[in-house]
Amino acid sequence: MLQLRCDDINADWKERALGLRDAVELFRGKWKFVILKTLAHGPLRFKDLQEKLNISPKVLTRELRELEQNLLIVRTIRKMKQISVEYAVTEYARETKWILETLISFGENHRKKIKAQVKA
Amino acid sequence: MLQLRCDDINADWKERALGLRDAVELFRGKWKFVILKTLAHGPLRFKDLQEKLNISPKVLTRELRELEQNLLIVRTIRKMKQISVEYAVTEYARETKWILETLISFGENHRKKIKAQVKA
DNA sequence: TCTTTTACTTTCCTAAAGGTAACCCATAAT
DNA sequence: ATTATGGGTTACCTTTAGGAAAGTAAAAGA
Repeated sequence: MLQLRCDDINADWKERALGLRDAVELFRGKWKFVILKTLAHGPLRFKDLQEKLNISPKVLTRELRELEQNLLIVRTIRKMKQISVEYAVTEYARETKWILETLISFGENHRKKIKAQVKA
Repeated sequence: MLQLRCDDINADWKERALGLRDAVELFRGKWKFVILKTLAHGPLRFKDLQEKLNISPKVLTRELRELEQNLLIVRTIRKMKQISVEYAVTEYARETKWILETLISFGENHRKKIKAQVKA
């Protein structure tokens, strides 16, 4: 009985460790979170994203492909007068909302803290 | 009045963008989150961390220094019979708790989702 | 005195991340 | 016909991240 619960706890944190590892890998790099955050306000076209983020087209393409493969964004070709390609977060991506929110609020606070530290 | 509110909203998201940028930079790489998570269960010595994470000593040293400089962990030299160096999360690091939790739960779920997708 | 242990440091190397610049193709405007 | 725009791709380069292996220094144990 005691042994069983130990195993359960162990299995649990192993799963959690794997989850963390995968999440870290998925969001690794300079851009993934920033792109998700930017698209959270509404879909954008390739060019708009590129200009808003100041990211090179090569890197942007790669990041968008990876996010798409992980079901976090969708790419839709819209045949307007001029063809345009729109990127939008998926419903599934809303599950990253709290990651983004907690990261942002930590980051905002941390900036102040570090600045204060430098002054002191 | 309308202009004022617009400016406020703008300033707000600029701050948020800076926060996100800083947070991303701080936690960038393979190890920061994993180390914080591992130390969250209690302090560990250098060797223990190294073996638990399977990380090279060089990289571990670097990551620990960076976390220390950002006030997220403390390094204490304990003069036991044999000298030992202990690393522990700070009180401040508890503010990263929700980042870790949301990352982990997303990651755990995402693993299942992606596996399901591969099967389908 | 010799060996172990801990906590690193140093050197060397590979691979991933990211940037710049130039180019390509389709459509649209002039 | 020419130019501009959008959505990329390609080639090239630098920087950063990370790992392997060996070495170092201080203390403890045999």
